[in-house]
Amino acid sequence: MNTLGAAALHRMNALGHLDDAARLALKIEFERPFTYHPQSEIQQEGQAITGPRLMLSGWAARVRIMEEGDRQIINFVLPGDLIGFCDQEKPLASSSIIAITEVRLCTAPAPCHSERLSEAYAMSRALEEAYLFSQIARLGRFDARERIADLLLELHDRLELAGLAAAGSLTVPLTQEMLADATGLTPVHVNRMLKQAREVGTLSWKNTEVTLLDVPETRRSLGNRATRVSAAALRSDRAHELAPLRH
Amino acid sequence: MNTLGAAALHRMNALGHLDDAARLALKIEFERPFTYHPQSEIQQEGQAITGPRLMLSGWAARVRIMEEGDRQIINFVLPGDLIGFCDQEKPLASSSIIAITEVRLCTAPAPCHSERLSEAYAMSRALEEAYLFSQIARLGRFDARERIADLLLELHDRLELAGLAAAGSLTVPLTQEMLADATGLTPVHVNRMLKQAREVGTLSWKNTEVTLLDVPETRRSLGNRATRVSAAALRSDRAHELAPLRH
DNA sequence: CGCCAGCTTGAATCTACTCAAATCTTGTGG
DNA sequence: CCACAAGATTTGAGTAGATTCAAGCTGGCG
Repeated sequence: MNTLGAAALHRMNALGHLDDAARLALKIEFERPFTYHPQSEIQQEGQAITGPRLMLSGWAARVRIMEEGDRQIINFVLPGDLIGFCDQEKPLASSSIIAITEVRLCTAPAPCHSERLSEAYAMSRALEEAYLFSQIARLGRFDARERIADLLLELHDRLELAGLAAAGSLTVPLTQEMLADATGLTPVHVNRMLKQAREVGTLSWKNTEVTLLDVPETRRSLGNRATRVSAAALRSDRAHELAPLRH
Repeated sequence: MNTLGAAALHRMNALGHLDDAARLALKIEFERPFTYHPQSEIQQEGQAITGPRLMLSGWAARVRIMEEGDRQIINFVLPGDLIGFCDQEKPLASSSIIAITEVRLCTAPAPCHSERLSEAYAMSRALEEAYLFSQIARLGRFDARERIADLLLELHDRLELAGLAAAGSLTVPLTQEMLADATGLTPVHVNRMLKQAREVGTLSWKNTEVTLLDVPETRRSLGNRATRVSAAALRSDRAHELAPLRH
């Protein structure tokens, strides 16, 4: 088993029930990974996009630089995510993507290899859009505590989809400053909120190891307002798998 | 000239330099418009998407309902915008879209009719994504005054692309409460910010007629932080049309 | 005329920010 | 192995921006 591509394979399979043709096409590309070091730019705003690529390992962030020392993290890019997917011939990137940890990615195999792969790509794009909506709702309508809790829940759910998180435990290689850049808060305030969460006993964060100590209760504390996104929720053929979203 | 489809035609042509085949395909669909009344749902979260459609006239808003009386406007849908564009077979909408004014839209002609039309669609999708990024940066890093100014500038630029705004003047059929739902503020605070903008002389807002009294100065007041998006900025073949983005 | 939705204003409160400094961590060179 | 530097986290005190609550105003319309 190719350990490097394991997470990406896990996620794509969860999104599209891959067939052998799709697995083969993916594994061929897994053998030719590219490596990016922390802080390096995987994609630069205004530069041409080379083509669709697949994250194999590591974390990256899509960022908008505002001015000297001021930036907003649009979203995080995790293992199994697609980037640079685009319908145009000569497109320019509308945002920069920066590696947070060491990142490995590969060319995303053309979807024509498999109908199943094509479906997985479509699901991936739909999910990415849904997570952008969630980020907007988070910044617009949640207070500091809620923003952090909701973001950590999203990261947990997304990592779980790639087989990288379970039972509330996940590895989050972010500094408090990066968390602040993502949640629209100041690092100082993020620190206070995390302290409070630790004291209340909802969260444990040692080095990069995060444990959400009571996931159901945390979800509940976000009310029905939780900006949850589920893969099943975006496909009518799996709608029966869903618990009712509201009421 | 079909007046109903004029704005949509203007925008699509601006995005893709339409050829005759594209114009013809569009005009055929313009003849079969659908009408939605204010407050009605054009698309409902969790419901199946029928297929891609093109806004002909009116304003709509993509919303996330949080809980009783609490909602976040994700983005606005304006004449010439595409909605329901999706790669999946049986997709479910991840958000609701609600008509703000009376809305007319039509089926979006299949892009296979024209290479130019296909390009215009791709540009439209790229722009929509870029505006989502802008909304995130706006909510995450701007204060109240800046959020309102930046949003109005975006609306101005987008309407201009559809031939519906010029020289800082635009029609904005929004209540202050809707503006609050979009900017993540309370209606009361939106009111105070608008009052201040009127007093300082940067804005005039009578009924639905808005005039940005000094567009360059307003852009400047947002610093280089302005979350600007230009159509040219997303196509390398038009990059030479751009003023430098920074510095 | 009177209703109702939307707009306007005031006063009190509170969340999150700013500024500043102390502490903890980690990696490095002597 | 320790001293030091650089980065990250933690804490305190004061402030500012936005919210809440409440009341009054305005204009369009049946």
